[in-house]
Amino acid sequence: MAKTNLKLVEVDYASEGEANCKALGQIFERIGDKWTIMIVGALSRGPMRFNTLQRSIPGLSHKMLTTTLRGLERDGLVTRTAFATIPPRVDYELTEQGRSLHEPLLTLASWARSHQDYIEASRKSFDERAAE
Amino acid sequence: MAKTNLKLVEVDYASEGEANCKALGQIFERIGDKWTIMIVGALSRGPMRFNTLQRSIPGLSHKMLTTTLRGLERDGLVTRTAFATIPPRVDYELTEQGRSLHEPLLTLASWARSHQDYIEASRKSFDERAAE
DNA sequence: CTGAATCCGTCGAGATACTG
DNA sequence: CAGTATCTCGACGGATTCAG
Repeated sequence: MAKTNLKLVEVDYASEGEANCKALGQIFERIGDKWTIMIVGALSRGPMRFNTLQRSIPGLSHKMLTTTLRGLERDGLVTRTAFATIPPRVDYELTEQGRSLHEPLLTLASWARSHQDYIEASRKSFDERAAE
Repeated sequence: MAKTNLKLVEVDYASEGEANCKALGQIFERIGDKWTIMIVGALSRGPMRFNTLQRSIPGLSHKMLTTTLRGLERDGLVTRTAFATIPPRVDYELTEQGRSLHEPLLTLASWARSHQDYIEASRKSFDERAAE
């Protein structure tokens, strides 16, 4: 039953010392951010301008985009390069480290995709059972 | 530069049709939940009682645990079995599908772990630069 | 022990309007 | 076009209390 490659399991999140757990939590907070995943996904195909980025992600507001981008920049996962043209133009691009995040996220996306139907069905049946 | 196994890339989150993007968002909303990751991680080692589970995850409140567990149960990722003993006892256990989630999460945790230092350093230097 | 329900403070996120 | 600032509102999370 998916015993996995045990070599990887040195990590074992949510079990180690509290300090470590807390540190990992910091990271997960960024990754878990609703938009981070989408933005990294979009940028994985190359640098993008602010507006292009926003339009490529439905439902992402102006504000949330800037906020999330700041966070990613702070974490060294994205670089921001501004051109002093007029009108202004700003390109965002994944750093080496940012690109390395893409792969794990793909794994997750792949999981999500392949379990999407199952989950939807589970929810439906659960809700029906709950509505007695 | 980590060209990845391109076989997996059929997914390409955050780029496909809006409908699909929205559906995946539903899933990410669950995964992105601050506690889901931790709980799945804890349960990956076997069934657990409510209280044991809570104590194994620092900072997790009574309420959040029940809420998150309900969600996971609804999604068919966790089963809940109650024993009519006294005092009552309830075991939570990952389903087959729930266990399958563990692997992607490990990948992510592994990434987090190996980039933890880099990110922390980036944040620090960013904050210093910002404090002019 | 498990868990539902209530109250309540806090924070996140949208909308809007304004600079460069 | 890119970004900041302010305001407001609603949702989420914690603490507490009650029930089985």
